[in-house]
Amino acid sequence: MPVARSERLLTLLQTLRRYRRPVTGTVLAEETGVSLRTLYRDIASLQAQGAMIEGEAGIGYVLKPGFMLPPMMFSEEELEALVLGSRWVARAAEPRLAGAGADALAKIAAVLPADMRETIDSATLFVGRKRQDEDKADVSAIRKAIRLERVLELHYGDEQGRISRRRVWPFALGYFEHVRIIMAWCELRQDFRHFRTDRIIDMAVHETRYPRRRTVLLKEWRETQDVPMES
Amino acid sequence: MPVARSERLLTLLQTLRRYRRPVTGTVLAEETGVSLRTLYRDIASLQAQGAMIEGEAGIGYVLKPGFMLPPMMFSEEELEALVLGSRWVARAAEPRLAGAGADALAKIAAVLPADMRETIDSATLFVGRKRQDEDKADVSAIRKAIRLERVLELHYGDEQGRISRRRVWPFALGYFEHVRIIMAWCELRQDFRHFRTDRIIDMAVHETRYPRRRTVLLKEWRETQDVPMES
DNA sequence: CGCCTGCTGACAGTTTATGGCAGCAGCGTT
DNA sequence: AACGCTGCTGCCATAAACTGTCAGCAGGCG
Repeated sequence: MPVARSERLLTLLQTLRRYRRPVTGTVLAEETGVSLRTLYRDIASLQAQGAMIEGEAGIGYVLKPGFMLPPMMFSEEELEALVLGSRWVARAAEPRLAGAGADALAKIAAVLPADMRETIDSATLFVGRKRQDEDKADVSAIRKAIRLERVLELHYGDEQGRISRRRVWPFALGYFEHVRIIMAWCELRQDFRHFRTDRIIDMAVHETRYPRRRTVLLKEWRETQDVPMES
Repeated sequence: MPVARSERLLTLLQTLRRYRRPVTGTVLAEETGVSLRTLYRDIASLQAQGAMIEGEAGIGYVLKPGFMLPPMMFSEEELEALVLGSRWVARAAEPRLAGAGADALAKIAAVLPADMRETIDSATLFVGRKRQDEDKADVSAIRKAIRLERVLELHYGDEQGRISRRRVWPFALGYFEHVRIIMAWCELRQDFRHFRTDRIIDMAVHETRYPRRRTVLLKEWRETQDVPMES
Protein backbone atom coordinates (compact mmCIF):
# COMPACT_ATOMS: atom_id res chain seq x y z
CA MET A 1 0.00 0.00 0.00
CA PRO A 2 1.10 3.54 -0.65
CA VAL A 3 -0.33 4.64 2.66
CA ALA A 4 2.89 4.09 4.57
CA ARG A 5 4.84 6.97 3.19
CA SER A 6 2.02 9.48 2.86
CA GLU A 7 0.96 8.83 6.40
CA ARG A 8 4.48 9.27 7.64
CA LEU A 9 4.74 12.64 5.92
CA LEU A 10 1.53 13.68 7.58
CA THR A 11 2.80 12.56 10.95
CA LEU A 12 5.95 14.51 10.33
CA LEU A 13 3.97 17.62 9.60
CA GLN A 14 1.84 17.22 12.69
CA THR A 15 4.90 16.64 14.82
CA LEU A 16 6.48 19.80 13.48
CA ARG A 17 3.30 21.65 14.32
CA ARG A 18 3.33 20.36 17.87
CA TYR A 19 6.72 21.78 18.63
CA ARG A 20 6.96 25.54 18.77
CA ARG A 21 10.77 25.69 18.90
CA PRO A 22 13.17 24.24 16.37
CA VAL A 23 13.42 20.45 16.36
CA THR A 24 16.47 18.53 15.27
CA GLY A 25 16.27 16.04 12.48
CA THR A 26 17.38 13.26 14.81
CA VAL A 27 14.36 13.76 17.04
CA LEU A 28 12.00 13.87 14.09
CA ALA A 29 13.57 10.75 12.67
CA GLU A 30 12.99 8.89 15.92
CA GLU A 31 9.42 10.10 16.27
CA THR A 32 8.51 9.02 12.77
CA GLY A 33 10.45 5.80 13.15
CA VAL A 34 12.76 6.27 10.24
CA SER A 35 16.47 6.79 9.61
CA LEU A 36 18.01 10.24 9.57
CA ARG A 37 18.81 9.97 5.91
CA THR A 38 15.20 9.16 5.05
CA LEU A 39 14.00 11.99 7.24
CA TYR A 40 15.99 14.44 5.19
CA ARG A 41 14.38 13.02 2.11
CA ASP A 42 10.93 13.32 3.70
CA ILE A 43 11.55 16.94 4.57
CA ALA A 44 12.58 17.56 1.00
CA SER A 45 9.36 15.92 -0.20
CA LEU A 46 7.22 18.10 2.02
CA GLN A 47 9.05 21.21 0.90
CA ALA A 48 8.55 20.18 -2.70
CA GLN A 49 4.84 19.88 -2.00
CA GLY A 50 4.76 23.42 -0.65
CA ALA A 51 5.21 23.06 3.10
CA MET A 52 7.09 26.00 4.57
CA ILE A 53 9.69 24.12 6.56
CA GLU A 54 12.86 25.95 7.43
CA GLY A 55 16.02 24.17 8.44
CA GLU A 56 19.06 25.85 9.84
CA ALA A 57 22.36 24.19 10.52
CA GLY A 58 23.09 23.88 14.21
CA ILE A 59 19.48 24.74 15.09
CA GLY A 60 16.85 22.39 13.70
CA TYR A 61 13.61 22.53 11.75
CA VAL A 62 10.72 24.94 12.16
CA LEU A 63 7.38 24.95 10.40
CA LYS A 64 6.74 28.45 9.08
CA PRO A 65 3.45 30.35 9.35
CA GLY A 66 1.54 28.43 6.72
CA PHE A 67 -0.48 25.43 7.75
CA MET A 68 -1.02 22.52 5.50
CA LEU A 69 -4.17 20.67 6.26
CA PRO A 70 -4.00 17.00 5.56
CA PRO A 71 -6.33 15.78 2.86
CA MET A 72 -9.78 15.70 4.32
CA MET A 73 -13.06 14.27 3.33
CA PHE A 74 -15.82 16.81 3.39
CA SER A 75 -19.34 15.84 2.56
CA GLU A 76 -21.16 18.00 0.10
CA GLU A 77 -23.03 19.58 2.98
CA GLU A 78 -19.90 20.35 4.91
CA LEU A 79 -18.40 21.99 1.87
CA GLU A 80 -21.52 24.04 1.48
CA ALA A 81 -21.18 25.08 5.11
CA LEU A 82 -17.53 26.02 4.69
CA VAL A 83 -18.29 28.06 1.63
CA LEU A 84 -21.24 29.83 3.18
CA GLY A 85 -19.22 30.55 6.29
CA SER A 86 -16.29 31.92 4.34
CA ARG A 87 -18.58 34.18 2.40
CA TRP A 88 -20.07 35.49 5.60
CA VAL A 89 -16.63 36.17 7.00
CA ALA A 90 -15.61 37.89 3.80
CA ARG A 91 -18.52 40.22 4.28
CA ALA A 92 -18.95 40.67 7.99
CA ALA A 93 -15.55 40.41 9.60
CA GLU A 94 -12.94 43.09 9.83
CA PRO A 95 -11.00 43.79 6.63
CA ARG A 96 -8.01 41.64 7.43
CA LEU A 97 -10.01 38.55 8.31
CA ALA A 98 -12.48 39.25 5.54
CA GLY A 99 -9.64 39.12 3.06
CA ALA A 100 -8.47 35.86 4.52
CA GLY A 101 -12.00 34.49 4.15
CA ALA A 102 -12.05 35.48 0.51
CA ASP A 103 -8.69 33.82 -0.03
CA ALA A 104 -9.81 30.61 1.63
CA LEU A 105 -12.93 30.66 -0.50
CA ALA A 106 -10.87 30.96 -3.65
CA LYS A 107 -8.73 28.01 -2.65
CA ILE A 108 -11.76 25.86 -1.97
CA ALA A 109 -13.47 26.93 -5.17
CA ALA A 110 -10.39 25.94 -7.13
CA VAL A 111 -10.86 22.27 -6.33
CA LEU A 112 -14.63 22.15 -6.60
CA PRO A 113 -16.45 20.49 -9.47
CA ALA A 114 -17.65 23.02 -12.00
CA ASP A 115 -21.36 22.71 -11.35
CA MET A 116 -20.95 23.19 -7.64
CA ARG A 117 -18.74 26.20 -8.16
CA GLU A 118 -21.47 27.92 -10.09
CA THR A 119 -23.96 27.32 -7.33
CA ILE A 120 -21.62 28.75 -4.80
CA ASP A 121 -21.12 31.87 -6.80
CA SER A 122 -24.53 33.28 -6.62
CA ALA A 123 -27.19 31.38 -4.73
CA THR A 124 -26.70 33.18 -1.44
CA LEU A 125 -26.97 36.80 -0.53
CA PHE A 126 -26.13 38.61 2.62
CA VAL A 127 -28.67 41.34 2.95
CA GLY A 128 -28.55 44.20 5.36
CA ARG A 129 -26.09 46.80 6.35
CA LYS A 130 -22.60 46.06 5.34
CA ARG A 131 -19.80 45.78 7.79
CA GLN A 132 -18.61 49.17 8.87
CA ASP A 133 -14.95 49.36 8.20
CA GLU A 134 -14.80 52.67 9.95
CA ASP A 135 -13.14 50.93 12.85
CA LYS A 136 -10.19 52.96 13.86
CA ALA A 137 -9.17 50.05 16.06
CA ASP A 138 -7.25 47.15 14.66
CA VAL A 139 -9.61 44.27 15.34
CA SER A 140 -6.91 41.76 14.53
CA ALA A 141 -4.82 43.25 17.30
CA ILE A 142 -7.77 42.90 19.64
CA ARG A 143 -8.12 39.22 18.76
CA LYS A 144 -4.49 38.77 19.47
CA ALA A 145 -4.79 40.57 22.80
CA ILE A 146 -7.64 38.24 23.74
CA ARG A 147 -5.65 35.22 22.73
CA LEU A 148 -2.63 36.29 24.71
CA GLU A 149 -4.65 37.69 27.64
CA ARG A 150 -3.11 41.13 27.39
CA VAL A 151 -4.29 44.26 29.09
CA LEU A 152 -5.91 46.63 26.63
CA GLU A 153 -5.94 50.39 27.06
CA LEU A 154 -8.93 51.98 25.44
CA HIS A 155 -9.70 55.52 24.43
CA TYR A 156 -13.43 55.10 24.08
CA GLY A 157 -16.48 57.17 23.30
CA ASP A 158 -19.77 55.75 24.59
CA GLU A 159 -23.27 56.18 23.16
CA GLN A 160 -23.71 59.55 24.89
CA GLY A 161 -20.49 60.75 23.34
CA ARG A 162 -18.62 60.73 26.65
CA ILE A 163 -14.99 59.97 26.15
CA SER A 164 -13.03 57.91 28.61
CA ARG A 165 -9.74 56.13 28.98
CA ARG A 166 -9.60 52.80 30.71
CA ARG A 167 -7.63 49.63 31.06
CA VAL A 168 -9.62 46.48 30.36
CA TRP A 169 -9.07 42.74 30.25
CA PRO A 170 -10.56 41.52 26.99
CA PHE A 171 -11.71 37.90 26.93
CA ALA A 172 -14.01 37.58 23.96
CA LEU A 173 -15.09 39.23 20.74
CA GLY A 174 -18.80 39.24 20.04
CA TYR A 175 -20.65 39.59 16.76
CA PHE A 176 -23.89 41.45 17.17
CA GLU A 177 -25.76 42.11 13.97
CA HIS A 178 -23.37 44.37 12.10
CA VAL A 179 -21.14 45.57 14.91
CA ARG A 180 -18.38 43.85 16.84
CA ILE A 181 -18.18 44.03 20.59
CA ILE A 182 -15.30 43.44 22.94
CA MET A 183 -16.23 41.64 26.12
CA ALA A 184 -13.91 42.67 28.89
CA TRP A 185 -13.38 43.23 32.57
CA CYS A 186 -13.01 46.92 33.22
CA GLU A 187 -10.38 47.90 35.77
CA LEU A 188 -12.02 51.30 36.20
CA ARG A 189 -15.50 50.01 37.02
CA GLN A 190 -14.39 46.74 38.52
CA ASP A 191 -17.05 45.00 36.52
CA PHE A 192 -17.74 43.49 33.11
CA ARG A 193 -18.21 45.96 30.31
CA HIS A 194 -18.55 45.69 26.57
CA PHE A 195 -17.19 48.03 23.95
CA ARG A 196 -18.17 48.46 20.34
CA THR A 197 -15.12 48.32 18.16
CA ASP A 198 -16.38 51.18 16.02
CA ARG A 199 -16.51 53.49 19.06
CA ILE A 200 -12.88 52.97 19.93
CA ILE A 201 -11.00 56.17 19.32
CA ASP A 202 -7.60 54.77 20.04
CA MET A 203 -6.13 51.77 21.77
CA ALA A 204 -2.91 50.17 22.88
CA VAL A 205 -2.09 46.58 23.71
CA HIS A 206 0.07 46.33 26.81
CA GLU A 207 2.82 43.82 27.21
CA THR A 208 1.36 42.97 30.58
CA ARG A 209 -0.64 39.84 30.85
CA TYR A 210 -3.76 40.33 32.93
CA PRO A 211 -3.93 38.26 36.09
CA ARG A 212 -6.94 36.08 35.28
CA ARG A 213 -7.55 33.33 32.75
CA ARG A 214 -9.54 34.32 29.72
CA THR A 215 -11.74 31.25 29.90
CA VAL A 216 -12.54 31.87 33.57
CA LEU A 217 -13.57 35.44 32.87
CA LEU A 218 -15.79 34.22 30.08
CA LYS A 219 -17.41 31.69 32.36
CA GLU A 220 -18.04 34.26 35.08
CA TRP A 221 -19.39 36.71 32.59
CA ARG A 222 -21.79 34.11 31.28
CA GLU A 223 -23.16 33.58 34.75
CA THR A 224 -23.98 37.26 35.09
CA GLN A 225 -26.09 37.17 31.95
CA ASP A 226 -29.82 36.66 32.10
CA VAL A 227 -30.06 35.26 28.66
CA PRO A 228 -27.76 32.34 28.07
CA MET A 229 -25.52 32.94 25.10
CA GLU A 230 -24.03 30.30 22.96
CA SER A 231 -20.40 30.29 22.13
CA MET B 1 10.05 11.39 -5.90
CA PRO B 2 6.92 9.84 -4.51
CA VAL B 3 4.79 12.37 -6.30
CA ALA B 4 4.09 10.14 -9.26
CA ARG B 5 1.59 7.86 -7.67
CA SER B 6 -0.07 10.33 -5.31
CA GLU B 7 -0.56 12.75 -8.14
CA ARG B 8 -2.08 10.07 -10.28
CA LEU B 9 -4.57 9.21 -7.56
CA LEU B 10 -5.53 12.87 -7.30
CA THR B 11 -5.95 13.09 -11.04
CA LEU B 12 -8.10 10.01 -10.93
CA LEU B 13 -10.30 11.57 -8.30
CA GLN B 14 -10.66 14.79 -10.22
CA THR B 15 -11.45 12.89 -13.39
CA LEU B 16 -14.16 10.96 -11.59
CA ARG B 17 -15.56 14.25 -10.34
CA ARG B 18 -15.65 15.66 -13.84
CA TYR B 19 -17.85 12.95 -15.17
CA ARG B 20 -21.41 12.91 -13.92
CA ARG B 21 -22.27 9.50 -15.36
CA PRO B 22 -20.51 6.22 -14.71
CA VAL B 23 -17.11 5.90 -16.37
CA THR B 24 -15.57 2.61 -17.36
CA GLY B 25 -12.25 1.56 -15.97
CA THR B 26 -10.75 1.44 -19.45
CA VAL B 27 -11.42 5.13 -20.00
CA LEU B 28 -10.02 6.07 -16.60
CA ALA B 29 -6.96 3.95 -17.27
CA GLU B 30 -6.31 5.76 -20.53
CA GLU B 31 -6.85 9.20 -19.00
CA THR B 32 -4.43 8.54 -16.19
CA GLY B 33 -2.00 6.81 -18.53
CA VAL B 34 -1.86 3.51 -16.78
CA SER B 35 -2.80 -0.11 -17.40
CA LEU B 36 -6.23 -1.41 -16.54
CA ARG B 37 -4.89 -3.63 -13.82
CA THR B 38 -3.14 -0.74 -12.14
CA LEU B 39 -6.25 1.34 -12.40
CA TYR B 40 -8.15 -1.27 -10.42
CA ARG B 41 -5.45 -1.13 -7.84
CA ASP B 42 -5.62 2.67 -7.76
CA ILE B 43 -9.35 2.56 -7.25
CA ALA B 44 -8.82 0.15 -4.41
CA SER B 45 -6.27 2.52 -2.87
CA LEU B 46 -8.64 5.44 -3.02
CA GLN B 47 -11.42 3.38 -1.51
CA ALA B 48 -9.09 2.29 1.26
CA GLN B 49 -8.38 5.95 1.94
CA GLY B 50 -12.06 6.65 2.29
CA ALA B 51 -13.15 7.82 -1.13
CA MET B 52 -16.70 6.77 -1.87
CA ILE B 53 -16.23 5.23 -5.27
CA GLU B 54 -18.82 2.79 -6.46
CA GLY B 55 -18.18 0.34 -9.23
CA GLU B 56 -20.78 -1.82 -10.85
CA ALA B 57 -20.13 -4.53 -13.35
CA GLY B 58 -21.33 -3.65 -16.82
CA ILE B 59 -21.73 0.01 -15.83
CA GLY B 60 -18.60 1.75 -14.65
CA TYR B 61 -17.39 3.87 -11.74
CA VAL B 62 -19.17 6.70 -10.01
CA LEU B 63 -17.89 8.99 -7.28
CA LYS B 64 -20.43 9.11 -4.48
CA PRO B 65 -21.48 12.24 -2.53
CA GLY B 66 -18.30 12.66 -0.51
CA PHE B 67 -15.62 14.96 -1.78
CA MET B 68 -12.00 14.64 -0.95
CA LEU B 69 -10.16 17.89 -1.10
CA PRO B 70 -6.55 17.70 -2.13
CA PRO B 71 -4.10 18.89 0.48
CA MET B 72 -4.24 22.62 0.79
CA MET B 73 -2.15 25.29 2.35
CA PHE B 74 -4.08 27.67 4.51
CA SER B 75 -2.44 30.58 6.21
CA GLU B 76 -3.16 31.08 9.88
CA GLU B 77 -5.51 33.89 8.98
CA GLU B 78 -7.37 31.82 6.46
CA LEU B 79 -7.82 29.10 9.02
CA GLU B 80 -9.16 31.63 11.45
CA ALA B 81 -11.59 32.77 8.81
CA LEU B 82 -12.71 29.22 8.06
CA VAL B 83 -13.24 28.51 11.72
CA LEU B 84 -15.12 31.72 12.37
CA GLY B 85 -17.26 31.10 9.32
CA SER B 86 -18.06 27.56 10.30
CA ARG B 87 -19.06 28.67 13.73
CA TRP B 88 -21.35 31.27 12.28
CA VAL B 89 -22.94 28.69 10.02
CA ALA B 90 -23.34 26.31 12.93
CA ARG B 91 -25.29 29.00 14.69
CA ALA B 92 -27.14 30.90 12.02
CA ALA B 93 -27.96 28.49 9.24
CA GLU B 94 -30.78 26.03 9.10
CA PRO B 95 -30.38 22.91 11.22
CA ARG B 96 -29.10 20.65 8.49
CA LEU B 97 -26.42 23.04 7.26
CA ALA B 98 -25.63 24.10 10.80
CA GLY B 99 -24.86 20.50 11.64
CA ALA B 100 -22.62 20.25 8.62
CA GLY B 101 -20.83 23.39 9.77
CA ALA B 102 -20.24 21.86 13.17
CA ASP B 103 -18.93 18.69 11.56
CA ALA B 104 -16.55 20.61 9.34
CA LEU B 105 -15.38 22.56 12.35
CA ALA B 106 -14.62 19.37 14.22
CA LYS B 107 -12.61 18.04 11.31
CA ILE B 108 -10.57 21.21 11.10
CA ALA B 109 -10.04 21.37 14.84
CA ALA B 110 -8.72 17.82 14.78
CA VAL B 111 -5.67 18.88 12.79
CA LEU B 112 -5.01 22.18 14.49
CA PRO B 113 -2.16 22.79 16.90
CA ALA B 114 -3.29 22.64 20.49
CA ASP B 115 -2.88 26.31 21.33
CA MET B 116 -4.83 27.41 18.34
CA ARG B 117 -7.60 24.98 19.12
CA GLU B 118 -8.11 26.54 22.50
CA THR B 119 -8.39 29.98 21.03
CA ILE B 120 -10.92 28.81 18.58
CA ASP B 121 -13.04 27.29 21.27
CA SER B 122 -14.02 30.37 23.11
CA ALA B 123 -12.74 33.69 21.89
CA THR B 124 -15.72 34.50 19.74
CA LEU B 125 -19.33 34.90 20.61
CA PHE B 126 -22.35 35.32 18.44
CA VAL B 127 -24.65 37.58 20.31
CA GLY B 128 -28.21 38.29 19.47
CA ARG B 129 -31.27 36.28 18.75
CA LYS B 130 -30.57 32.76 17.85
CA ARG B 131 -31.65 31.24 14.62
CA GLN B 132 -35.29 30.40 14.63
CA ASP B 133 -35.63 26.77 13.86
CA GLU B 134 -39.35 27.20 13.74
CA ASP B 135 -39.12 26.99 10.00
CA LYS B 136 -41.71 24.59 8.84
CA ALA B 137 -40.09 24.74 5.45
CA ASP B 138 -37.11 22.60 4.63
CA VAL B 139 -34.50 25.22 3.81
CA SER B 140 -32.21 22.58 2.36
CA ALA B 141 -34.93 21.68 -0.11
CA ILE B 142 -35.20 25.36 -0.98
CA ARG B 143 -31.48 25.54 -1.66
CA LYS B 144 -31.79 22.54 -3.89
CA ALA B 145 -34.73 24.07 -5.73
CA ILE B 146 -32.67 27.20 -6.34
CA ARG B 147 -29.75 25.17 -7.56
CA LEU B 148 -31.87 23.14 -9.94
CA GLU B 149 -34.07 26.08 -10.96
CA ARG B 150 -37.27 24.37 -9.93
CA VAL B 151 -40.67 25.95 -9.56
CA LEU B 152 -41.62 26.28 -5.92
CA GLU B 153 -45.18 26.24 -4.73
CA LEU B 154 -45.62 28.22 -1.55
CA HIS B 155 -48.34 28.31 1.04
CA TYR B 156 -47.36 31.57 2.63
CA GLY B 157 -48.57 33.90 5.34
CA ASP B 158 -47.43 37.52 4.97
CA GLU B 159 -46.84 40.11 7.69
CA GLN B 160 -50.54 41.01 7.80
CA GLY B 161 -51.38 37.39 8.31
CA ARG B 162 -52.91 37.04 4.87
CA ILE B 163 -52.45 33.57 3.56
CA SER B 164 -51.79 32.91 -0.09
CA ARG B 165 -50.73 30.16 -2.43
CA ARG B 166 -48.42 30.94 -5.26
CA ARG B 167 -45.92 29.48 -7.65
CA VAL B 168 -42.56 31.19 -7.60
CA TRP B 169 -39.16 30.87 -9.27
CA PRO B 170 -36.58 30.99 -6.52
CA PHE B 171 -33.13 32.24 -7.52
CA ALA B 172 -31.37 33.14 -4.29
CA LEU B 173 -31.44 32.72 -0.54
CA GLY B 174 -30.73 35.80 1.52
CA TYR B 175 -29.52 36.14 5.07
CA PHE B 176 -31.00 39.14 6.81
CA GLU B 177 -30.08 39.49 10.42
CA HIS B 178 -31.67 36.40 11.95
CA VAL B 179 -34.15 35.44 9.25
CA ARG B 180 -33.69 33.86 5.88
CA ILE B 181 -35.38 35.18 2.80
CA ILE B 182 -36.12 33.55 -0.52
CA MET B 183 -35.67 35.81 -3.51
CA ALA B 184 -38.00 34.75 -6.27
CA TRP B 185 -40.04 35.71 -9.28
CA CYS B 186 -43.70 35.39 -8.42
CA GLU B 187 -45.90 33.98 -11.15
CA LEU B 188 -48.98 35.45 -9.46
CA ARG B 189 -47.75 39.03 -9.29
CA GLN B 190 -45.50 38.83 -12.32
CA ASP B 191 -42.79 40.55 -10.33
CA PHE B 192 -39.97 39.89 -7.91
CA ARG B 193 -41.05 39.02 -4.39
CA HIS B 194 -39.25 37.86 -1.29
CA PHE B 195 -40.47 35.40 1.28
CA ARG B 196 -39.30 34.80 4.81
CA THR B 197 -38.66 31.14 5.35
CA ASP B 198 -40.26 31.24 8.78
CA ARG B 199 -43.53 32.43 7.31
CA ILE B 200 -43.85 29.53 4.93
CA ILE B 201 -46.72 27.36 6.02
CA ASP B 202 -46.15 24.64 3.51
CA MET B 203 -44.29 24.20 0.28
CA ALA B 204 -43.69 21.81 -2.56
CA VAL B 205 -40.86 21.61 -5.06
CA HIS B 206 -42.13 20.92 -8.55
CA GLU B 207 -40.36 18.73 -11.02
CA THR B 208 -40.77 21.49 -13.55
CA ARG B 209 -37.78 23.62 -14.28
CA TYR B 210 -38.69 27.28 -14.56
CA PRO B 211 -38.07 28.84 -17.94
CA ARG B 212 -35.40 31.38 -16.98
CA ARG B 213 -31.81 31.11 -15.82
CA ARG B 214 -31.25 31.62 -12.13
CA THR B 215 -28.28 33.90 -12.67
CA VAL B 216 -30.22 36.06 -15.12
CA LEU B 217 -33.07 36.49 -12.66
CA LEU B 218 -30.58 37.48 -10.00
CA LYS B 219 -29.01 40.03 -12.28
CA GLU B 220 -32.37 41.54 -13.22
CA TRP B 221 -33.45 41.62 -9.60
CA ARG B 222 -30.29 43.47 -8.66
CA GLU B 223 -31.05 46.15 -11.20
CA THR B 224 -34.44 46.79 -9.62
CA GLN B 225 -32.86 47.44 -6.26
CA ASP B 226 -32.03 50.94 -5.13
CA VAL B 227 -29.32 49.84 -2.79
CA PRO B 228 -26.71 47.67 -4.42
CA MET B 229 -26.34 44.38 -2.59
CA GLU B 230 -23.24 42.35 -2.51
CA SER B 231 -23.28 38.71 -3.29
C1' DC C 1 -26.43 -17.18 -24.63
C1' DG C 2 -22.77 -13.52 -25.60
C1' DC C 3 -20.80 -9.08 -24.61
C1' DC C 4 -19.13 -5.68 -21.63
C1' DT C 5 -17.43 -4.63 -17.30
C1' DG C 6 -15.78 -5.07 -12.50
C1' DC C 7 -12.68 -7.69 -9.66
C1' DT C 8 -8.89 -10.86 -8.01
C1' DG C 9 -4.75 -13.75 -8.14
C1' DA C 10 0.03 -14.86 -9.76
C1' DC C 11 4.37 -13.80 -11.65
C1' DA C 12 8.25 -11.19 -13.50
C1' DG C 13 10.34 -6.81 -14.50
C1' DT C 14 10.94 -2.28 -13.10
C1' DT C 15 10.86 1.48 -10.15
C1' DT C 16 11.09 3.47 -5.77
C1' DA C 17 12.14 3.78 -0.93
C1' DT C 18 15.27 3.02 2.62
C1' DG C 19 19.49 2.81 5.48
C1' DG C 20 24.40 3.17 6.11
C1' DC C 21 28.45 5.61 5.02
C1' DA C 22 31.10 9.47 3.73
C1' DG C 23 31.81 14.24 3.18
C1' DC C 24 30.84 19.37 3.00
C1' DA C 25 28.89 23.65 5.06
C1' DG C 26 26.82 26.74 8.48
C1' DC C 27 25.98 28.08 13.40
C1' DG C 28 27.24 28.60 18.25
C1' DT C 29 30.32 27.90 21.99
C1' DT C 30 34.73 27.29 23.96
C1' DA D 1 40.71 29.09 15.87
C1' DA D 2 38.83 24.87 17.17
C1' DC D 3 35.22 21.91 18.34
C1' DG D 4 30.58 19.98 18.46
C1' DC D 5 26.09 19.97 16.68
C1' DT D 6 23.28 20.12 12.82
C1' DG D 7 21.56 20.56 8.05
C1' DC D 8 22.36 18.75 3.54
C1' DT D 9 23.98 15.84 -0.54
C1' DG D 10 25.96 11.89 -3.11
C1' DC D 11 26.66 6.99 -3.59
C1' DC D 12 25.36 2.23 -3.33
C1' DA D 13 23.33 -2.18 -1.97
C1' DT D 14 19.17 -4.07 -0.24
C1' DA D 15 14.35 -4.28 0.54
C1' DA D 16 9.89 -2.96 -0.62
C1' DA D 17 6.49 -1.21 -3.76
C1' DC D 18 4.55 -0.53 -7.99
C1' DT D 19 3.36 -2.03 -12.64
C1' DG D 20 2.01 -4.79 -16.70
C1' DT D 21 0.65 -9.12 -18.70
C1' DC D 22 -2.01 -13.11 -18.46
C1' DA D 23 -5.57 -15.73 -16.62
C1' DG D 24 -9.96 -16.56 -14.59
C1' DC D 25 -14.47 -15.65 -12.13
C1' DA D 26 -18.80 -12.94 -11.45
C1' DG D 27 -22.49 -9.69 -12.39
C1' DG D 28 -25.45 -6.58 -15.42
C1' DC D 29 -27.57 -6.12 -20.02
C1' DG D 30 -29.44 -7.26 -24.47
